[in-house]
Amino acid sequence: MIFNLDLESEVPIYQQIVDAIIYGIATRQLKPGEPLPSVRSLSADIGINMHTVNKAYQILKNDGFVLIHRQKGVMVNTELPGVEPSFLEKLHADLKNLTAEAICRGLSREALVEQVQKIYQQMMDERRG
Amino acid sequence: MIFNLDLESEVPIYQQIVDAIIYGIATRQLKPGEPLPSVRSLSADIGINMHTVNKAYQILKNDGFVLIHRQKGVMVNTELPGVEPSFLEKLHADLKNLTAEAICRGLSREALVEQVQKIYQQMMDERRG
Amino acid sequence: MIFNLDLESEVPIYQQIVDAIIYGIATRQLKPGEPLPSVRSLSADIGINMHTVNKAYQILKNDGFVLIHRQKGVMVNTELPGVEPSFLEKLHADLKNLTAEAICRGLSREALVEQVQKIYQQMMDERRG
Amino acid sequence: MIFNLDLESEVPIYQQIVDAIIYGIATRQLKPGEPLPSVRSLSADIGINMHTVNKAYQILKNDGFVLIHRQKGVMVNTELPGVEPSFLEKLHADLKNLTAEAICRGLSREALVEQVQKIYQQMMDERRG
DNA sequence: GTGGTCTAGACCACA
DNA sequence: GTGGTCTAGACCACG
Repeated sequence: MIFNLDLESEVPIYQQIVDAIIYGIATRQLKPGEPLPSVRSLSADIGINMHTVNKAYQILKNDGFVLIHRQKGVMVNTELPGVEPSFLEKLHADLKNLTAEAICRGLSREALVEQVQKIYQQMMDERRG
Repeated sequence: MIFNLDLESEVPIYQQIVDAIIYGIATRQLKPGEPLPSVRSLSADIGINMHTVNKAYQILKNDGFVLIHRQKGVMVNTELPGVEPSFLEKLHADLKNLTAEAICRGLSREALVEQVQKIYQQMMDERRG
Repeated sequence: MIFNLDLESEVPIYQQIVDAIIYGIATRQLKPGEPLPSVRSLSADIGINMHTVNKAYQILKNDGFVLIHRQKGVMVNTELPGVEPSFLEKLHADLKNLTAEAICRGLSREALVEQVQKIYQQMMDERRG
Repeated sequence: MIFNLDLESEVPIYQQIVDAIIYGIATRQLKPGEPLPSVRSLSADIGINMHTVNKAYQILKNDGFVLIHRQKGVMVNTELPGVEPSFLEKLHADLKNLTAEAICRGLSREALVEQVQKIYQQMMDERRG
């Protein structure tokens, strides 16, 4: 599992960690039941504050992507969350904003859809690769 | 032009204004050359501070969506920005994160693509409506 | 005398008028002693406020570029101002800022000087053209 | 890094700060990667408001001269911006106005060019000094 | 009346 | 402690 963090980014570090782990789960670099590094070791590896890693893990736990056991540490949830209304809401809101800007800039529907197709496909390909 | 702002949202108010105006341009509720409300009147209407509206307008100006005229006020740019690399980067990064979570949650490619298609179509329909 | 005003520019209109007239004098499109259009006619031609034109003329008068007679109207001064300390100060300050940014951006001294040479030459050429 | 600001000047304070920092970068008083004072400390030092300093930093960030890190603060960008078209436009427009006035006032091309040469040279000398 | 600038001071997110 | 956001209210330049 590789974390490609950009400490200069406007995106908070904890959010980047969340995104990276969800990406890892999507591409099955991280398989359900698989343990994640401890808060302590991960923060040391990346060279960031423990609180930051902890915050990321808490968010992933609340969303149902990981389980946190006091003893066994953190692992990918064996029962990943489904397509919940709150996710659909966020998805819709984000897609709406992206699509609106795309339309303004003259990006065709085909080009936009192809982008989505390609990104989806690439992640599915990585699952087998 | 209706602004449906959530003052309690985590999304900054100025960002919500930006999004609303881009949406308005995409759906042609706001046509190129059309004037936008003045900083003062809009802030009074929404019940927020002048500077917050101004910040939104400045962002839209920097991105090329509006022109700001010291005396005539703010209007939609007649030459809207095109598909610039920076936009494609943002689009790709955002779509990647959304897609990763969608895959984790078991949303099929067809369902995701259909969402995008639908959102795009709805906005184009609003143009004529 | 052609005024190429950009009403959308951040540069105040009166300043653009001042710049245009100084440019006209430099290239001898406007010769010493030559009358300038009246405040009223110029403002009508350009389609702007009389006060704006008047402000431009007052600045030009204060700097010694034009003479304003109550009856005869406005004309280019037959004794143009020389290289005064205040001008040298402004010139130095402006050049310093431009040069600093040029250096930061990696523009070579030769390229910068060539720019100045070219601009100077073009204006002198227009004198004869 | 010394800021020689004129609070009474027509030039906005935030612009003077921008100019001073660009000058500092040009003369390598500020080296790439070097941290700049925090918004709060600088504003306290100069005796002006936080937001004014922040505005200057935002402009420098947008132009690519500095990086803003939510926690680490502000630092000079290690990859300074290059000679972009927008800069060349500004450079040309400003030089044109300065040159026009110089010609009107009888400043010779040699004298003007020498000024530029001298200013450029002085800044490069300061780099080593 | 428009936006631009600046101030004073508050609370929050991040690390 | 850092910058980000937002408020309330002032004065100015412009036309």
